[in-house]
Amino acid sequence: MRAWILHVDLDQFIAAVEVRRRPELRGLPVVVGGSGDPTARRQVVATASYEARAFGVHSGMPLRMAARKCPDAVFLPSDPAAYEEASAEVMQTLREFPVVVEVWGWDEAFLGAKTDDPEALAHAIRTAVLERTGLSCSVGVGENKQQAKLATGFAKPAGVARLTHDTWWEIMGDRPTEALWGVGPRMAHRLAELGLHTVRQLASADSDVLSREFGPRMGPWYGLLGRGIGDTHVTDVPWVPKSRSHETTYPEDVADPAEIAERVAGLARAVTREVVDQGRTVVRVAVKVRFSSFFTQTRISKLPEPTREPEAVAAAALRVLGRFELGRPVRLLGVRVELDDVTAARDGGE
DNA sequence: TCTGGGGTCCTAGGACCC
DNA sequence: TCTGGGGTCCTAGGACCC
Repeated sequence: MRAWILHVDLDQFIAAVEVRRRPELRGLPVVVGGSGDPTARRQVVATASYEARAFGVHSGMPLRMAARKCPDAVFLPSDPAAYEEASAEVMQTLREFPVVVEVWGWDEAFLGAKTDDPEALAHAIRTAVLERTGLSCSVGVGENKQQAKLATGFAKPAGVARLTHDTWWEIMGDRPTEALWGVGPRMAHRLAELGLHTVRQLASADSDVLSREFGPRMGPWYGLLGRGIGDTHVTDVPWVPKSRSHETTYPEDVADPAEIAERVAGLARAVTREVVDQGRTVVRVAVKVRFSSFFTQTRISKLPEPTREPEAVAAAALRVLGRFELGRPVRLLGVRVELDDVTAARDGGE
């Protein structure tokens, strides 16, 4: 039996959960995002159903634009608790197979499996998830996480696909570098400036050139990505977050410094309470400000000592805020707290 | 139609110490 | 008096992902 990695990805997860509890929405264009008000400013689409996508609606698009493109769509508010619960059902179903399940967010998981027929396993998983939860997923099969993840893209929707070293060049060789998992538009552009347009060209690029251009870690890593190499380790040990943040874009700009300070302190208290409830301790606090011009800055500071006191974190956040050149209207304020490391969390949290 | 929220990781550069 | 490196810590910003 051989080791395989499977990547399971729910199809249109958020929209599918909404349709599951409101069957009358099936087949209709559904757009989920923000407060669900298509006339609201500064809100964007979280997910659009396939029917809504046919009108050109996609995630990240302003809700008001979605409303123009597809006025008859059903607009719904985002309901994180419902997605959390549906996700847990899916993950539980996956754990009933003889596989190691590594959860990657609400709607994704990597599975480590030993089998001679990974496609049969993938189809069995698809069937079980659909029967048990009513949700459709796609499954990619690979020899590492990158291959499995990319295979899922070829499997969508509601299918199974395999991508291995044997088929890597045939399937990926002539695709643009941006098709790789970890190469975004910016990096694709920089690679193109070096004459590296396709996966094959990136794979055969000189490692020294990549290192010089992109740094000692990232450079060689891009070369490996191009050759279809990726992480082969799958673990079911739960992920321990390293930070937690809250940020808010206000429907109207905020200009009053006292109000800005009050909101930053409030965000700091809220985020601190949440991590303390999970037994964690705050070691650094960062403040993010986005001005009405969309110019965005972050300032961060290490605390004098680690703390679990919301007021101490709020006071530190206000000191950090004092390092900004305010006096201009802002559209977004955010606070992020960085947390103690895993061992410290274990010592303090149990 | 102006551009969300929540994360992770990497790099560069300055400060400081030896 | 001038010049040298290495190592570590810290912060700001960029890029990517869902």
